[in-house]
Amino acid sequence: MKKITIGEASRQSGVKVPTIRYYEGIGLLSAPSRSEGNQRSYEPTDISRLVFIRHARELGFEVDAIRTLLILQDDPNQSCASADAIAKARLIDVEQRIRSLMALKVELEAMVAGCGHGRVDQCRVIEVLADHGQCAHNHH
Amino acid sequence: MKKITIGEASRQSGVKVPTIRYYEGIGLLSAPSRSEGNQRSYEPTDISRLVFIRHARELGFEVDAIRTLLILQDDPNQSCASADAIAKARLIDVEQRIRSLMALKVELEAMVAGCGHGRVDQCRVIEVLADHGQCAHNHH
DNA sequence: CCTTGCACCTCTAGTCGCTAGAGGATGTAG
DNA sequence: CTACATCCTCTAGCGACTAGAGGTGCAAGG
Repeated sequence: MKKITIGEASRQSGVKVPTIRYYEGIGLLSAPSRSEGNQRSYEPTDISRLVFIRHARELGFEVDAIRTLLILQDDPNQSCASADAIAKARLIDVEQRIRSLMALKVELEAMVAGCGHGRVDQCRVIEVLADHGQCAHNHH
Repeated sequence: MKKITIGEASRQSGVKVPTIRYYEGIGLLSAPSRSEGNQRSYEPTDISRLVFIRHARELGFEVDAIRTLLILQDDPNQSCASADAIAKARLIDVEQRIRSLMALKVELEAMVAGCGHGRVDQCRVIEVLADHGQCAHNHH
């Protein structure tokens, strides 16, 4: 059981060093034991936890949601209904975001396509921003 | 030329009152004249500017980008190449975001579909988070 | 043994784009 | 004249980090 430094934990988990300390500060990760010289010393389980957190963050889960998911993970007898609900909520959020971004894409494409590369007073980019009524996809 | 209060400006532009003050503070909007009792008094051009800013924010442009766009708008003789570049950069960003969100959607759908609504130790939501190698769409 | 130099420590402040609240002044309608 | 809405300034908070200052620990080379 060799000690894992925070730098090593960072390399193994893909979570940056200051972020690991930040997660400890907000209580997402429990405080590890310390070396004689007061340096953090992690266990393999801490690495798994960090990987778990990183994946969840990559999937856009908020820290509060991750906190709940971690509690669930620690108690395997519990019903996974909460985990399911969190994931479903996240899915709905992602779908909503995709829809708005698609709408934005349409507007931006129209703006860029309409730009004749001339002077600003003929520029559709500026024009559309000044008067939303001229938008391709008027969503107000 | 009746005076426009900040509340009226807010109603007409769709930008919240504290946000208008905030925009003034960061120099997006020039400080308006004041009434005898030190209350802000806006001109119709200020409303147009606020509308411009709101549309740009709705399209996800950052404040710095909007600052540039506003400078361009104020000088109609300039080439619109910068405006075009800003809009194009934004379009590329939006397209990138859509791509990542679609990938997330696939993963989340797999997680949710795999959840048998049993106990946590059989829950795919938790499982996938703990071991990214099991992801439907492994993007590491 | 000693120095070099990197990795570690704590703490504070900054990022972005607002939003909320305190505590007080002004303006308007009845 | 009194309510009451709206306005003012100022500071602090949000989420999820990131950056930097100023100091300590530790392993390897000379």
